[in-house]
Amino acid sequence: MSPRAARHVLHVDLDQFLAAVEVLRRPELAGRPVIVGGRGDPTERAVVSTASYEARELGVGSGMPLRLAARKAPDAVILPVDHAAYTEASEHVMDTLRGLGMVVEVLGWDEAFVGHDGDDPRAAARRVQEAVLEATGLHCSVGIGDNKVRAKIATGFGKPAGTFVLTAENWFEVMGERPTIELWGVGSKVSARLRRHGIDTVRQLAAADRDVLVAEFGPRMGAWYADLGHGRGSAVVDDTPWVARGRGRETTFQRNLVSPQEVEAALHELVAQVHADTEAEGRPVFRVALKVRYAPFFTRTRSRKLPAPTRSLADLTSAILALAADLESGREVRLLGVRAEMVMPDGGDPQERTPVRGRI
DNA sequence: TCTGGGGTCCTAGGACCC
DNA sequence: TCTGGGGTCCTAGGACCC
Repeated sequence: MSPRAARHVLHVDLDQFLAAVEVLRRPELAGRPVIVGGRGDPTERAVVSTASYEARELGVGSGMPLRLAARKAPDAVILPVDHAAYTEASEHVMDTLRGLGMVVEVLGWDEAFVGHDGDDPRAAARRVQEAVLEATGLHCSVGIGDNKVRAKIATGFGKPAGTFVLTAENWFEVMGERPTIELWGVGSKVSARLRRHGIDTVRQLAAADRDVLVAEFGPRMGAWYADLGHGRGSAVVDDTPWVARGRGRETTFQRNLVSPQEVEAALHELVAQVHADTEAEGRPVFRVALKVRYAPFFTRTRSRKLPAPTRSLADLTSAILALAADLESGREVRLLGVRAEMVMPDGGDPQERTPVRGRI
């Protein structure tokens, strides 16, 4: 099918996805606070991936250290992240959506855009919810929009298990007085920079001088934010299978690493893991990146283009070790990651890409 | 409380070439 | 003597998303 503009865009978002999958296979957990994160051990350094609504009522949220979550919800069931199970459930959901004859653009494990060209998008959204529930036992919320930006933002108003319509017609009524950080693609840094220009709300962003935004954020991001204030964006739903542009591995040590020998051994291990992943992809690596997190909490990155694309573990390892040697020594390594970037796949005009495309 | 792990894309500035 | 201007490539780092 490939990319095509849709009359309506539905944004389908599974509710408390990881926790919901766990409850499905352990029905006795229904109604209890359930927390999924790390290896399921709250004494380890790890964070919450998903909390069930019952756990959220106790103040537990994603990104929170597991240790703290366990204190807030002492009776919660804490489970390890089970990638294979969520991947399988996700594929079942996406196949169900495709089975409805709709164009599906997968955004992550628990999210997708769906194109709809009929007259009744609300009915289509209900069909999606019923089909997903019947096939998988999972509930989802559906945002309905006249483009992807509005559909995505609409979903937040439909949770849990509901629907919401956000179009050019009600954009300012719904979003006008809200802070810019509620826009998809505006985070804490950008909202703070906007505030320095006297822009606090979505309506003010829409009224802002485009040239000022371009001067502040550059030609692409400036123009993107200007459009975002109006809720403008693409309505093209693209079901082209996703191809990773890079592969990386990152790990958190339960105990800080202090000696160069420990760091080197850890790098060997991570590079071997990334190498296995890139071998599975069958594409050579053309640049490597190294991210090192130091105590207390700052990150250094180094990247280098390789002399030639390679699939050799020895080449990758020596490249990473060279980057590591380039970083200052004598610091405690708190978290450590290796990122191996791979050759860009053919096609995909950068001008056509939506700037914000975080994927899992 | 003490901050995961997986990604994507954009920008600035320096190097280098003509 | 003084120092063009445009283009491309590369690296580092920032920001965001799920």
